[in-house]
Amino acid sequence: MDRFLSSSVNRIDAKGRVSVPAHFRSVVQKRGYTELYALRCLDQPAMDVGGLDLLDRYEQRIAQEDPFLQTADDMSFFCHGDGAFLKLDQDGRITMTDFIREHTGIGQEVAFVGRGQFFQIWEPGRLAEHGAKVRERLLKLMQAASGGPAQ
Amino acid sequence: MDRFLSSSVNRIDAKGRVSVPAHFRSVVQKRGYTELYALRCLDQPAMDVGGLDLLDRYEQRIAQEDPFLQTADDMSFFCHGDGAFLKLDQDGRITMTDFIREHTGIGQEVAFVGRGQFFQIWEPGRLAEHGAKVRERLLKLMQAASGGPAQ
DNA sequence: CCCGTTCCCGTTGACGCCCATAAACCCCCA
DNA sequence: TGGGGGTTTATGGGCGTCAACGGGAACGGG
Repeated sequence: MDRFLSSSVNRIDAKGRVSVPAHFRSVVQKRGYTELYALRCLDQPAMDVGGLDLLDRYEQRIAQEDPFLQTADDMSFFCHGDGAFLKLDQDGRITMTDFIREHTGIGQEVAFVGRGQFFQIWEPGRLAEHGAKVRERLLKLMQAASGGPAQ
Repeated sequence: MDRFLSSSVNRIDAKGRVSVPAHFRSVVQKRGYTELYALRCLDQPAMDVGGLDLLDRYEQRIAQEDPFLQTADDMSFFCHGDGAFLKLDQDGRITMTDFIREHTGIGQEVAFVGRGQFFQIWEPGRLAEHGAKVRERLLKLMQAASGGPAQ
């Protein structure tokens, strides 16, 4: 399996470290990532984490823009400047910096959420909240499409 | 890694010196920059810092303009005259001159922001302000493109 | 001679490396 | 099917290294 799947919550220790779930670590290794890059999500209090290929998609998009327009500058600012490297230590842990805590609201615990090609980092409470909203939206979509709740 | 990525804030000492983040220094070395060149951003209270190839980007921009128009002359004045060399001392520090402080509003602390091919220098407060605006603009862009937030 | 700059050294705190422990998990076997 | 026992994982902590930082001293130009 080479995709990031499932989710789990781990505790942060006194030094600010937290273990990346073993399953995610094996995916990281299988994909040959030598370092992890974390990006602040635009519309969620979460970080997107993956290899540097996370940037490829954005950089291709930026290349399509006129490099001297504001949009291109904004995009570059977002994907190059609003990110951080996450170094895995020898025990497979990463440290939660203020940069991450500020955006996510993470305090003592971290929720890791698989997203296929990458994974996310959340404050567990906010993740639950977000999950409820997502389910609600999907439910409404289904009801609108079929004229009633599926069963 | 040969791109300027991520961001961090460092303090300025009593002599006006500030450490360039170690990661940025290694990129500078890897790219073979013998000296750093800093330009005043046109539309932001920030400095663009990089090798002399930073000028290529602006000269390319100037080439797009009609050389008989004032715009081209203005741009040339800006990129050839409104810049400064930044000397790295033996400990990897640069000096914050009044030239930089004037344009950026930098006081006691400096935020270094990776931008891929170059990096920027900001006053931390203004950076946060700018970042918020950028995220807002990009969000609107996303919503306009897809009719709703992604995912 | 003064002032600003550069070099060099010491301090401090953050981070990476290592080891220890405890809990969870898996597999084999009775 | 219900244990053992070994293995892996999560987590805590000691310790060394290095980056960031502060300050003294040497250097050089005006």
